[in-house]
Amino acid sequence: MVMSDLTASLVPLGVKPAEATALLLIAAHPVITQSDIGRTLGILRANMTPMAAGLVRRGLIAREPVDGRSQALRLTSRGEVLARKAQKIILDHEARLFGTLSPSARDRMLGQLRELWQRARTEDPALRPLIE
Amino acid sequence: MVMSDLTASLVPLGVKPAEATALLLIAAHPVITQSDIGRTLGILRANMTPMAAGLVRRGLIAREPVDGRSQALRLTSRGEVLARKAQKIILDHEARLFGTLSPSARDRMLGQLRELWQRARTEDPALRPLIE
DNA sequence: TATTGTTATACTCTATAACTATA
DNA sequence: TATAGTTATAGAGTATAACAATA
Repeated sequence: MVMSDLTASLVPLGVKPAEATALLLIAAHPVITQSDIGRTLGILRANMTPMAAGLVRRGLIAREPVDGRSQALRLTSRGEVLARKAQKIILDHEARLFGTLSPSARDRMLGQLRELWQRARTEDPALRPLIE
Repeated sequence: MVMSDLTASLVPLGVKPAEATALLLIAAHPVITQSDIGRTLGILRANMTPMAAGLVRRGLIAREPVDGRSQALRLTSRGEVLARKAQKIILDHEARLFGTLSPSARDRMLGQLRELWQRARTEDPALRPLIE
């Protein structure tokens, strides 16, 4: 979707947009599980398993037990460095996407997209990764 | 994407969004090939083959030879009826999507989306089905 | 040489069902 | 009973490569 260009921008970091977003979520929350991330991003639990395993395998995150069945995902130092780079790339991508709009027009549009998002999150969860 | 709700709305007609859009393109152009449609919608030639075959199989379109290697796709009468219904559903969907915006806000937003689209069509062709 | 349409194939994303272990 | 995490599997959608026929 609006992602294919972002996908290319993230290739040098070796992560996909969904993975980058997951890393930002982990960075923003001291305690967050992979099920939490799945719910936030509209990714099924079953599909979070290989994603989280891949991030662990690449040394970007580690697991910390919360209770017997839940594990918090935490950034490693490598993951933290990468998350910062990813955030910059994502912000640049958004700037490029809205670059031709005047600042006030961009703010109006973002406000309208936010309204759209309010409906989308209930009516069409798949829209969320597009806007959030 | 913004499509999953539209997908559901089109179920009664037995077509998917990409198929409905293809039917509208065929309706709008007296002579159009499946490669043309693929280029317009960002669908590869190789993937247009089964789509066109499915529309033929369901009696919605027919092929007319243009030259030795090209065939124009034309709506059958059934296809024409269905295309009209699909267009209404798509317009309703857009109206619902932008329903909470004032008419002037909606016009501004559509204008801005159009700008976005100008960049998207070259930078990110996958955006086109979202906007067009 | 370039293009149309086709086949075969593969990869990614998404989806469902079923299982365990824990709460 | 409900939830976390897992596995296996299936279905779209999308992608590449290769081919024959035609321009």
